Amino acid sequence: MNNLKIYNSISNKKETFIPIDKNNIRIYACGPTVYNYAHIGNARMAVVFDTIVKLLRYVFPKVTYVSNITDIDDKIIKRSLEEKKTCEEISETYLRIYNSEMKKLNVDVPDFQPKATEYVHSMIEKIKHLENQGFAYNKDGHILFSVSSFPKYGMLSKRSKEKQIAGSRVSVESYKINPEDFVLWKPSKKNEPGWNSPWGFGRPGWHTECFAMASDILKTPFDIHGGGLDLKFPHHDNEIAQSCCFQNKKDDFSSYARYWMHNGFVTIDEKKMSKSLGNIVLLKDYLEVYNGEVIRFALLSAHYRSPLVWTESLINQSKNILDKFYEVLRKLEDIKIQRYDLILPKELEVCFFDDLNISNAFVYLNKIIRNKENFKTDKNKKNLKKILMTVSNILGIFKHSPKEWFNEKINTSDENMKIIEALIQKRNVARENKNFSLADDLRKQLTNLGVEIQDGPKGVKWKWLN
RNA sequence: GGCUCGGUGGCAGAGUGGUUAUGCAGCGGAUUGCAAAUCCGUCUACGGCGGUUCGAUUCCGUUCCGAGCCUCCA
Repeated sequence: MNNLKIYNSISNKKETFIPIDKNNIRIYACGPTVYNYAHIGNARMAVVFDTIVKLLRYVFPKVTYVSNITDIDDKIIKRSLEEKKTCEEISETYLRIYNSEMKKLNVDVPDFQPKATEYVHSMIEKIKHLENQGFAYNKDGHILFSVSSFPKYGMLSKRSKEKQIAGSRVSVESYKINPEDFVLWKPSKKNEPGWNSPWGFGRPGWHTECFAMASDILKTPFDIHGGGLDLKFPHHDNEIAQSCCFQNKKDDFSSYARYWMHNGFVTIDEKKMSKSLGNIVLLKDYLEVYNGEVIRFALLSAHYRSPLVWTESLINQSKNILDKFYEVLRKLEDIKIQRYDLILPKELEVCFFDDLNISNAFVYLNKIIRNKENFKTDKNKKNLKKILMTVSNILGIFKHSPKEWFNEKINTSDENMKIIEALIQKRNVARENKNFSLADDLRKQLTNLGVEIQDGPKGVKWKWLN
């Protein structure tokens, strides 16, 4: 029996995680709309849920992770008109980019990565059922979910309909009976993509796709549903409403998902990164300069539910910390580890199992890498490496060899690498001949190339300067 | 207006009713041909005001400040 505790957004409390089927944990997280390069916020969501899944895989024999791709949406249509390309071309392009960027962040491809367009038929069936049961109505070709048919509406975000100012920041569409009603199906214009349906040529509303795909692939109820905090309302409340009504379990909101997890925002200058503020930063700009693992670690440096302030200094700090651990791994390079060796000491499990308290895990890790005893015998070294490699599997870090890590050419050419090697060689000769002024001069040249030299008892090592 | 969530040392970030994590950066020392790396040591903190308590950063109240949601958004 495990002691995994996760924070459930539905109760606003940490709860012991009790799986529905301990032989197969089922988790769904809302993925991106692919109409542009991924921003840091998209990356945080992907990294956070990838880490949660990795932790679940450490605890349970099987985990099924679904994260969708929204590939039909007004934003994609807009983009396709701007770029004079089809929606499919747009979404395919940015999906490919997204997945290759996620790979650099050591984010595994989910077990299922369904696209909305592949599930339109299922969505139509589900909408039809909702309409037949009286949970949805047709107004001017729009099929709307009738919020008043689901008394528990808003129970996830805990907002009562009466006290909300409906449309406080946006005008309410005239075709809505109740301002909170949301679109399940909307008509498409001639030049817009669409599908034939009982209500004419049109396309699904966004809130239906996740409900349909999660239900079809994972079956309800499933264990965990996640996404960014901004999806809590209305997106996730809308999913719950659809699923509960669809299953005719209006009183049992856990008939859809048992645990809800939400990651916090990335903030820039104390403000949420958002399109309207124009303070979006794109992941690709950082991947050009930093190893993806540095970005991943920076994204994990705050607890997943807290806001994360995105700054250069956070990234540099992350790099320094990873450097330190790679120095340790360099000392353990000769130690071989088997898959079955991968297990954590209790003290570390407690940290990870406490709603992913990575900070506390690092208290322990820092302690054991400082303890000289752990480097004295091969047995101790093996034990240490075992722990680090298990952490590697859970957090998706320490995935490189130390040599790759320190000497990887991110922004340099092969010729440059040859020049560096040659200069180091020349300096070694100079040092052997006690020609220290020449050696120092050569080191200065290397410094100018961004290379830091480390003379050790076993020869010279080098790494890139920050 | 309603509903959430926060305010911890230069920075990041846990946690706890009393021995004030941890890391990064800084500083001092050891070491080194000189360095770097490493090792050892080290300074700053819990928004304000009340209350409960022998004792509160931790509990309660209040206040100020900040962020988010109530619109598409990870």
